[in-house]
Amino acid sequence: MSDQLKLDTFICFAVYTASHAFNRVYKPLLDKLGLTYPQYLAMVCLWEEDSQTVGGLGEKLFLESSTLTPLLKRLETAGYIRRERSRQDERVVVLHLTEEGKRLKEKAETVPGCIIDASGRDADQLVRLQAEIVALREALNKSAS
Amino acid sequence: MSDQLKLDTFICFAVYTASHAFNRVYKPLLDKLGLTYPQYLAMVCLWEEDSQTVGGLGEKLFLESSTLTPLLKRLETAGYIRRERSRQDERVVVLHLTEEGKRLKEKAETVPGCIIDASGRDADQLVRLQAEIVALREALNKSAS
DNA sequence: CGACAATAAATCGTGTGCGATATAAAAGCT
DNA sequence: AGCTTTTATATCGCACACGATTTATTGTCG
Repeated sequence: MSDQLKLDTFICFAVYTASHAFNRVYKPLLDKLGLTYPQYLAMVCLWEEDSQTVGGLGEKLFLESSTLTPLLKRLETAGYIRRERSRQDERVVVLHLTEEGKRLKEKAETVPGCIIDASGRDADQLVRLQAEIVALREALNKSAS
Repeated sequence: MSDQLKLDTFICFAVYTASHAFNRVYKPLLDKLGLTYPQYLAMVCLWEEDSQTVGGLGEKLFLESSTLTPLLKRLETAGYIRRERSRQDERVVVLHLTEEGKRLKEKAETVPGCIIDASGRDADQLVRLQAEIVALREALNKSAS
């Protein structure tokens, strides 16, 4: 059916544009921290658990090393992390938060609240919607693998 | 609360990764058409209504001219569209589907079905979820403007 | 032990995305 | 008409994002 090719009915398009919309809301908040959105995600990941590997971060963020390596180099240049080859396995690069990187967490604490406010939804709605989108993501990833 | 900074609870992260997941499912399908995902969106837009302007397309796709201009030039090089300055207003560029661009629609008809299959969800669920995500997008865009 | 496969990052090329700026045309104003 | 402002695209610089490939190291198997 030709009717299938309607942009406004594509859930993928909704997700694609929502992702951009989130970015626009995050931008002014993250500018104050000197981070881009993907950099912020990497920092959140390290705040949760310091000294992760590039590969470990990639699995959690669903990103390739070809994306992460340059991004992490920028975070290192910014002074937020250190990148060190593992002694046990020289192939692996371990990421450590610097003191400045740890301090940045305090300044980032207010960000999630701003995003929730901008979403115009209450916590329950967001939790439910988030779970549905994660389930969708899992189905897509399974299908693509 | 420090507990706020948990990656797995971020709806933005769910949306961000779901968007990438969609891209991975689309890639092999769109490779056959010689299109990237954003190029595909632009073509869908023109299949719905031919002879739109760059600005009009940008409003529908939520993209800037700095993104669209190079993308549309690639579609022109590929032979799917023509870009022509309007006679009435020389500032405006009008986009016309070529015959090849129109023919491509037939080959694209099967794509949405494949995506729905990959999502592992029935039509009703997708319609509902799509509406929720669009509402979220609108709230975010309103907040950012 | 040594060739070979597997693994982890990094590199490279292409294509988005966007903010800031530039360019050119149209519209508005005196 | 002449000058200013607005509007529509285009250009530029930077930062993703990924597939394909490369490099270096580790693991494996005869």
